[in-house]
Amino acid sequence: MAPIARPTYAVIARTANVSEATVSRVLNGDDSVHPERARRVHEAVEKLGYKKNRVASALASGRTGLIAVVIDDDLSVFSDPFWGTVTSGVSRVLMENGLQTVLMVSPVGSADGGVAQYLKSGEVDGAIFFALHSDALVTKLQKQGLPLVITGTPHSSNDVAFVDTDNFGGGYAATRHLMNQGAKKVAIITGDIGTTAAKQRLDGYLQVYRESGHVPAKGLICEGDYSFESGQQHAKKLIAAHPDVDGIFASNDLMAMGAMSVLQDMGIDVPGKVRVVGFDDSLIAQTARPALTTIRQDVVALGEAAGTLMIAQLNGQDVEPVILPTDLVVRASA
Amino acid sequence: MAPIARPTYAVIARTANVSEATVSRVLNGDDSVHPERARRVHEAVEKLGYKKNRVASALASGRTGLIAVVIDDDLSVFSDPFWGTVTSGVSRVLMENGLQTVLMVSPVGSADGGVAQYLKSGEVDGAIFFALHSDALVTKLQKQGLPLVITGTPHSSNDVAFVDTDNFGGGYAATRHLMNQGAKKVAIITGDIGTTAAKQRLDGYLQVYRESGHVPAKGLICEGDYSFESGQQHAKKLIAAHPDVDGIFASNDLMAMGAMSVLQDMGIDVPGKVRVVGFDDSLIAQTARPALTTIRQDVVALGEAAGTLMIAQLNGQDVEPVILPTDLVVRASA
DNA sequence: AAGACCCGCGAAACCGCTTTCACGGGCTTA
DNA sequence: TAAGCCCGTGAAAGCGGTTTCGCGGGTCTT
Repeated sequence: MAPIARPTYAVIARTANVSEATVSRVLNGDDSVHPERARRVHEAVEKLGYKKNRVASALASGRTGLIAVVIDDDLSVFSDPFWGTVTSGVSRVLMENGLQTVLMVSPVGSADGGVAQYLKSGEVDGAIFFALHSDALVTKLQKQGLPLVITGTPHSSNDVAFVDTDNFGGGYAATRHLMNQGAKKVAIITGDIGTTAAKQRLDGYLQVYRESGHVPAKGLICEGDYSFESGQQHAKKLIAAHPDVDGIFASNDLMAMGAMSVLQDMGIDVPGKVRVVGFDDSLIAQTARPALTTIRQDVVALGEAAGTLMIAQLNGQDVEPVILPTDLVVRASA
Repeated sequence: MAPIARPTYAVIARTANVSEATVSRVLNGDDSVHPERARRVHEAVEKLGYKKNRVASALASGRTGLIAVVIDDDLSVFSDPFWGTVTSGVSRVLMENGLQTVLMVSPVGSADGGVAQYLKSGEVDGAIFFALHSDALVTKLQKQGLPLVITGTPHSSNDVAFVDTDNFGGGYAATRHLMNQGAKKVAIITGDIGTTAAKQRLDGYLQVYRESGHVPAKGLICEGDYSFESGQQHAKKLIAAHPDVDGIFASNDLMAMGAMSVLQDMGIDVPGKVRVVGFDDSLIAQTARPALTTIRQDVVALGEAAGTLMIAQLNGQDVEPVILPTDLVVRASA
């Protein structure tokens, strides 16, 4: 059981021949300590291999050094590699700043479930939300002054700090690419329209149409839900209703794969007859046949941005939302 | 900044008209308190909406209520959906037991890097290791008495608690299936042979051969590294060296996909000419064309088992390793 | 030269819970 | 009935930092 006995301030103070208060000052970067005394403290710390006890520090200061990463896991969202990757980015940045990541994979639900209680009770210094479906909790926590960062654009425009991919730009680029390749009649299979990301990607798609002076024909806009099956199902409907569709932009790779599988089963050549573009540049995009043209987002950077925004807030700085650029990755499918 | 003022033991004690010591006893399940007094305490707690301050509790008791999940992130391992999924399982079980998950995605490396320091300094009550490449740190921590669980079979047979999938059984089932389907000459593309999982899957493969009375021909055993490219590369070599190969068992889906892509490019029919089986039942297995026959492991269960093992250790129970069964998922590729 | 300030520093209170210790009373034992 | 126990309980001492407060001495006014 023995977490090896570690020196305390008492020992450091004695060794450096100063008071514990001074040790605390030095170790917390209070610059009002005489350099010579500070040096002595640092020496003692070095010599004794001292490491601050976070728990004691937390109790006294009220700062726990813990940041919660909350993943609203109504379905097993976390199995989506996306979130894992974002989290690793967050974690890295936080660790570099001496903070730890507390992971909470849980149906967040109401504004006062278990997770809510935990966050409200001051046991973390801040919280980063993923895949948020309701703003109620966020609003509540924000009122309490808990530093918050949201990954993904929130619905309501509280002035919560958030980070997101440029979904609009991505949707625009995907659609524009299809058109540039010669597609005339481009359909979109959106993601769950309850997510802002799906809406923004759709907006990008619409923008291209707007610029082209046309409007997408009835039925070209299909409301999917990010699932493989949804891609299949909408592709079938599309081909039935619009046999002359020659471009499909799916709001994620998985749906793009679903669509492609249907097209191929029907003997429709991709990209010869219909071009397909996905979104995410996930593993399946790379391994697909034909390899999927898609929109890449820098997921790790997203996490890092979230972490950075959190740090900034903890330092009392004002923060602006961060929108990260996307890249069009051209492969065989379009 | 204001984590709303919460009641303390002092208040509870006053309200219930008992001492703080008694409050502590009641709240920690010490049964030596008179039922009537205990009731009063519970009432007060209820009425005041009291929630224990974990930090203070941790300082006084030495138990932080935090379990570290350490992911050795030499490459961005965490972007593998596998780990995210395991983690969600762990997290769920821990939360149900009032513990929090501290995520550390970091190159673990030596036995005394930052992570090591953190773990050694008693700031967590236990640690769960993922994707472990060296046992040095584990051994060290174990000596210090830190409860440990390893996900995946460790190399050295310290008696550390671990959970793993039945890799041997999975490898066996995959190979056996190929044979049952009529394959005569079955190759294997192993994973990074530095991992025990890869070795065990290989052992399963070998076992089938052993039972069949044959030995795999020279060159049928290819040492891959779990990457798509590695699957491609080995498939090429295989076909060149053994044009009559009619079965390939790849140690993960990604390599299986790589292999399939090469076969298809060469005009070799899958499964007509060569049957292919993967491992993991990841998303790409489902979306592949032909859909990939593979070995499914219950990844969430793996995480839950790890969490459960940790809880057991914290309760001072002796624990045995847990090996979870696999399922053969038959799809189109074999 | 005396009063007003400022600065660096230590003593001590404090954060909120846990745990040891000792006390008083009811019971058993001789 | 006296001595010995056991039990439920509260007082108080931590746990290891942080932070307030005030002191002594040097510097700056007037």
